Amino acid sequence: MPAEISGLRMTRQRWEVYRLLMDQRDHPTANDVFMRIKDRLPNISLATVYNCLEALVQHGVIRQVNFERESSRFCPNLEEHGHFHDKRSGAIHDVTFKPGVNLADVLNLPPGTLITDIEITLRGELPVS
Amino acid sequence: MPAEISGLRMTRQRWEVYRLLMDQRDHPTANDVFMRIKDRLPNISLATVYNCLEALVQHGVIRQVNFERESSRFCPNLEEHGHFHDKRSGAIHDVTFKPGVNLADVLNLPPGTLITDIEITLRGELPVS
DNA sequence: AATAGAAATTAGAATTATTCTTGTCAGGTC
DNA sequence: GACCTGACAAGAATAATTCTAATTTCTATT
Repeated sequence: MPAEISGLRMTRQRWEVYRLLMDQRDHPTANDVFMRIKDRLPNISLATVYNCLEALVQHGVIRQVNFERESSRFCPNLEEHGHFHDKRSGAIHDVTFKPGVNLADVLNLPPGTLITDIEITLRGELPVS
Repeated sequence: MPAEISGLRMTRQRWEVYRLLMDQRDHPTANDVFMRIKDRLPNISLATVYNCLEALVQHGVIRQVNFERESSRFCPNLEEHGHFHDKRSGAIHDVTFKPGVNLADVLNLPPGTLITDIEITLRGELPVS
């Protein structure tokens, strides 16, 4: 376990939460993380899972993703990307931009607007493979 | 008051909620609507405001907009558009696409993907005018 | 216009995700 | 080893929303 990640001091709990997210990149909720992590940390509390996730988000190590008003989900992909929610399977997939695309260029915004964060969510159905 | 809008039977409550949204296009929350509408309907309940908003959303008359996990906000603008959240003022502004832009075209999606809904949220600061 | 059935409204209870509080514990420093 | 700071655990508290049950309003029919 590294001493810190992105300036965030690592603890056992933070490390395990982080590893879990990196290993299972399926956008789990805090409660999903809580249930999955019990193998390794049987005594962790849900509040601690929330605290760890918040600390990781705050330090830019993971991202928090919201769909409608559902539980927040967490995502270790730091590349600029959106999320596609497949109605058929319920799964969430990362969606990247085609090369050379800058979202700010395709929107009507007053000149000088400072964009700090962009969030794109799509809903629909992936083709049956 | 029309008998119905988009197939939704109008009632006094639904009509007043709808009018309020059309008149004050500042993306109010359900509670904002509840407080503002009391002038006209002093006996309306918050549950009814939620019911009316849900009915209007369901019938495609208004849109429900979510920012992070804040209270849902409601928007009578049915054009395809995103939302810009100005950190300075806290206000939310509609953002349209430049002409000819089709968001699906700039994203990497498997061919045959069916998109039913797109949501774009930006956060940042508008230039000081 | 009276009436029956359906739908909408109300008030308040219930739910759920998340945050807060308080006491305890661990790690690093003097 | 005492001390200080931050982290953790457990459960209470919060806030937005949904649900429930009772009442009222509509609508269609007679």
